[in-house]
Amino acid sequence: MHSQPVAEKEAASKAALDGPPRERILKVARDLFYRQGIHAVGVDAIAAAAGTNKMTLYRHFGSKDELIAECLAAYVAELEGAWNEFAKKHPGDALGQLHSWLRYVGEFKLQQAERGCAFINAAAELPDKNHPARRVIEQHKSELRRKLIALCDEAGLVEPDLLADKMFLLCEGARTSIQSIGPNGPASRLPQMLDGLVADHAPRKS
Amino acid sequence: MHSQPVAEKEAASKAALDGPPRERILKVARDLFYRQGIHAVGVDAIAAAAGTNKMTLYRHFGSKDELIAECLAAYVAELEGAWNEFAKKHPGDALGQLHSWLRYVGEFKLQQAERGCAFINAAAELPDKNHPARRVIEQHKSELRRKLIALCDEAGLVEPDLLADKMFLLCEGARTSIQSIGPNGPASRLPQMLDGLVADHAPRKS
DNA sequence: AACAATACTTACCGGTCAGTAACATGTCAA
DNA sequence: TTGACATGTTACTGACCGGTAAGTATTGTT
Repeated sequence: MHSQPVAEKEAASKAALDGPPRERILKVARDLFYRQGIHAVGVDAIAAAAGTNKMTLYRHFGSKDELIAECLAAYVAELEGAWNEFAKKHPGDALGQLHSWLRYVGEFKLQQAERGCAFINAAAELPDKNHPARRVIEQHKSELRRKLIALCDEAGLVEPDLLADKMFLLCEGARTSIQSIGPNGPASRLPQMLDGLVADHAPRKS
Repeated sequence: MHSQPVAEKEAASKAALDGPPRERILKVARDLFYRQGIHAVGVDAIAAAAGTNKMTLYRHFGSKDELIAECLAAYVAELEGAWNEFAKKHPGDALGQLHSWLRYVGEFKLQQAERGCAFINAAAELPDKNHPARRVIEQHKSELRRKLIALCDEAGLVEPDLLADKMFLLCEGARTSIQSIGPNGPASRLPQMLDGLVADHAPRKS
């Protein structure tokens, strides 16, 4: 009868949440894992922050490890959505799609990434090669690399493989350096570097 | 009286260790933290692997957090030793020192870094900005960046700041990508990229 | 109204963790 | 021999963890 005696903080964060418990848990777990680290967040804290309880969490997720993997999979789905938007905005224009992505990671994505890349952090926290999250991480990064190579190739840029790998490493380095040095370190020059890279690999002859 | 009933594995690893307990603890803690992750390793395991016990560990280190910070500081000292060797091998030759370092990270250091960069992993595992290890991490990465910029500048390369930051990000990305994609991913091309970078920024005129 | 599915509550289990206390050794120097 | 000091041993505390048990409340459907 009486309303739940939850703290205001939780009530407020819960107010911004809706949908079935599973979605709420997933959403809040992603946020907590990213901001506080995976090991530092207990399942009780996740359930409480999601406005539910541990039992419901375990009814939807087999274990904490599987929850971790599903959180990363949700990130993957989100990023794939962004890619689809780029493809829709520049149909048949590989260079346009590439620039969209470069702007996306270089300007937008780096701003709100004080804790770096969620996948890299997860890999750092989960050394076990058999952890279910590892599959998601490895596959996501490989797929990203593959997409970049394909796009550089379609765009007719010279040495597309090498160019794509350069972009990949620069972006990875930028996101991790935000966590170690800070956002005003080398990462702040990422957009400039990426633009320079594309210019360097532009087809010269013909 | 009776020799310690340690397992053969520990006895073997202990055989390779000598010196006072403090050194042994530091050495073995660095290895365990790096390979298994910080949260995954307990102080008991560290003490046992070092052929000693928890009490002795706490007599030498105020807490696990301070031990973590000291482990990273030991890494810093080791890397500074490498830098000093480069300077000794190429006195007054900034470009030679730079190439030594590029070869060091590009060929040697990446081979045995399956778990990526110890500093980045530590940062990922320790989100608390006030953790004693954070100071070590931030200072080390900033100092590395500073050294690179100074070296590129002394070597007379064009746009030394931008070049140094490119190198920095590429190296950071390479080490982290080893953990996510693997050593046969983009990281395998790091030496090629670094050499290309230096060539691109070589002084053209005069 | 009756039912089934889902969600919530409370309490617990076994295990591990960081850190401490009290005491037992060994060792080296005076 | 004695004493000082670093180290080793055992046992403990209090907290937290992931995960489970058993029972209750809520909700939607028919």
